[in-house]
This record gives sequence, C-alpha cells and structure tokens, in this order.
Amino acid sequence: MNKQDTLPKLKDFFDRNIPLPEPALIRLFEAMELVKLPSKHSITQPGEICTIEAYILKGIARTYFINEQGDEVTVHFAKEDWWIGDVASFTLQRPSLLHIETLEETYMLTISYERKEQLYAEYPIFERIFRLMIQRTHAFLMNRLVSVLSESADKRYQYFLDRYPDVPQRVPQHYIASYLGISPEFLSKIRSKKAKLRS
Amino acid sequence: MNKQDTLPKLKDFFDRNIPLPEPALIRLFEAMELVKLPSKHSITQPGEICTIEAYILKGIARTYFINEQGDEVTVHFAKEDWWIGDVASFTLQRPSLLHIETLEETYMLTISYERKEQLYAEYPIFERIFRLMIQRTHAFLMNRLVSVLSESADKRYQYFLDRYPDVPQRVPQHYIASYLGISPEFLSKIRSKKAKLRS
DNA sequence: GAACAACATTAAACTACTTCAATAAATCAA
DNA sequence: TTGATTTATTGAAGTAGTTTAATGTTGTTC
Repeated sequence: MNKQDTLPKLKDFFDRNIPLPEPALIRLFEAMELVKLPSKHSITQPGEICTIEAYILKGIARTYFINEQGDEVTVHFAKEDWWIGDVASFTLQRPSLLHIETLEETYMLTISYERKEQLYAEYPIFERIFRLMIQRTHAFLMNRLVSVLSESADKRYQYFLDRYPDVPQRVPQHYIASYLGISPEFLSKIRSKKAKLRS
Repeated sequence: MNKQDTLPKLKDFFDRNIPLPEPALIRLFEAMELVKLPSKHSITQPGEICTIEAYILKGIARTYFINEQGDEVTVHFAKEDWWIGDVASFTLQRPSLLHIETLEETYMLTISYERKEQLYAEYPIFERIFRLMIQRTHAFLMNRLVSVLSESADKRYQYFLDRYPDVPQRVPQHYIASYLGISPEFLSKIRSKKAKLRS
C-alpha cells in the first residue's frame, strides 16, 4: 500500500462525517503517517502513554482493559473507516489504562500528539474539526452505555450483528462476549438458541 | 441569587479543570444566563431539540431515557459544579432522545446554541476550550461504561457512594438504582446487607 | 502435517439479579 | 390532619447470566 493512494479514503471519511475544506484535509493527511502492523501487535499498553491516534484503512483492532478480577474487557473494536486511540491518555499525555492491539494485519494512517498539537497551533480550524470528531465519539459511547444499562445480552448481541455483520468472522468470539459484557459460554448459548429458532 | 455573584464559581470550575484566560471567561460568562428552575421542571424532553447547556450552581438534575420496556434509565446526575445537557441533540440541533429534569430547585448558568456558536465564531479559543471540556466528559463516560461492563452492582453502588456521598440524601433511591442498572428492590437489598455487615 | 495452543460448545450446579406481591414508611396536597 | 400518592423494604419464586469442567474444533507453528 502506497500512502498517496490512501488519501481518497480519508477524504471520504470526512465528507461523510465532518466536511472540511480541501486544504485542511491535505494538511491533516500530510501530518499523518501510513503504518502497517502485523496481527496481534500492540499499539498501546497500560502504563505507556498513547502516542498516536489512527484512522484504520484496512484491518481491525480492539481496545480492552484488564479488570480487578483479571478478566479482559473489550471496550471497542475499530475496523476500516474507524478511528482508534486512547482519548484520555493521548490528550492528557498520561499513562494509559488500556491495551490497544491489532487483530489482523492492519494498515492505518496515524497522527502523533506533537503533530496534532502543531495542527491546532497552525490551523485553528482543527480545533473545530476534532471537537466535532469527539462529539461523534461521545454519541457513540452514550449509545453503548445505554445499551449495556438497559438491554438483555440477547438483544445487545443482535444489535452487534446488525451493526457489525462482518466482525464475528474476523475476531475470536470471546472478545465479542467481553464487548457485550457477558461470559464466552453464555454467548455460545445465545448463539445456539438463535440457531435452533431459525431451523 | 444575583448573576454577578456567580462568576467566581464559574471561574473556579475552569481554574480547576480547563484554565482559560480571564477575557475568555468573561465572554463566556456574559453569554450565559442565570436561570432558576423549580424542582421537577423539565429542561429537555424526547422529540424536542435541547436548546441549552448548563453549569449548575446549586441544585441537582438528572438525565434519563425511557427504554423499550418502558423503564426509566438514568444516564447521569448533575449537581453543583457539573454541566448538563444532551450533547448529541445540542450539537447537531436534532430532536433529543433524553429527558433532563431538575430534582431540586436549581440555579444554573445556561448557554444557548446560538450564543455558543457566536462564541466559536468570534473567539476561536472556545473551540479549544469546549474540545477539552468534551474530552473530560468522554473520559467520564468511559469510566462509567467500564464499570457497568465489568463490576458487580454491589461494587458500583459502593463506588457511587464514595464519589457522590450527598446524592443519596437528595434523590429518590430508585433513580440511583436505574443509574446503576439494577432494580429498586435489588438496591434495597444491597443496602440492607451492607447495613447488617456494619452492625 | 504433527503437535500444541487457542477457541468454541455443552451441561450441570450455582449466584446475581428480577419480578411480583404485600406492607410499611415518607411525602404531598388540600 | 387526613387521605392519596410516591417511595422503600421484605420475601418468595423465577430467570439471566456465571462458573467449572469436560469434549470437540480450529488455527498456528515449526
């Protein structure tokens, strides 16, 4: 993959979400770096400061943490056309509490903290752009909270399938279980019940 | 309450969270309106566009929605020194899905969508300020998600008490139950178990 | 392509939480 | 002050989800 060829994808993301003037797009693109990571490669680990935010071109990654009982809890999957990063660690440049790792060979456009701060300083329009970006993320997180607070595991799984139909074929099922907030065994049961109903 | 007297509180909030130059503070303050609402007064309702964001000076409010089963689910309590509003509805000026209502007589400094847009237009520094604000909110939401995904009701309640020791005396208990994602009866049981242990 | 590790399924026993129903206590309205 | 309404508690029965353990399946590596 060649960096220049990836510009249309980034442009397309912004056109669909946060339209921005061509020059701003170009500046952002120039500040970003094309990175290829093999599968199961860590982007951030607890204790480290999250140094980049990334737009995923191809591949898939997940954000998770390890709770007090020692279980992995998946907070987020990011695939093509999504951004990934630890907002808290990145923006405050404080040690992260999260793991972020690829689950497939992944191509992404990354931006470092320094480069981003430079963009803010040189082109104030980026304050607005990234403010709108994080408002989008906020709405997303809110939905997720609401769903975990008030829906059954069954329904959350169905919703997950509707929204991310390709993800189950791409990541181990127990990661999905932890995303839904249930045990892998119980997800397995939900699936077999669903399969029976269909037949 | 007199508007001029409320400036120090707003200043104090920003000093502790997002230091900003005095002139910016003054401009924001001038764009805000002191509002007094009686208890049980609605700020936003589903279907309406959320017209304001507010910094609470005194009193308490909650954000909730009604799920498909018809149950109220409390997303957030906001008391003194907190902001409240429906970020999604306010920023996109789309109909809200949420209820926001006061639970006590509440004094707050409100800002309208138009006034906020005006601030962005006239003083670009506000893009940054409100970007940092929402990053703060993001971190908060993330914690809440993580807690609901991975902790027992017992622990979530304990955490709630530690963090908001005065809230239980100020709002009906079943709102707290719905904030924790459990039934009122079960919260009652958690409490009585706790009380027994202490004796 | 054998060997090992990681993952998924199933079932039985268990626990955290819900639902329902009855009662008590607190709050509010007149 | 009274009755009416809202809120909190308790207990019994039920359900959603967990845990443990065994078995089978798929993937990865050398």
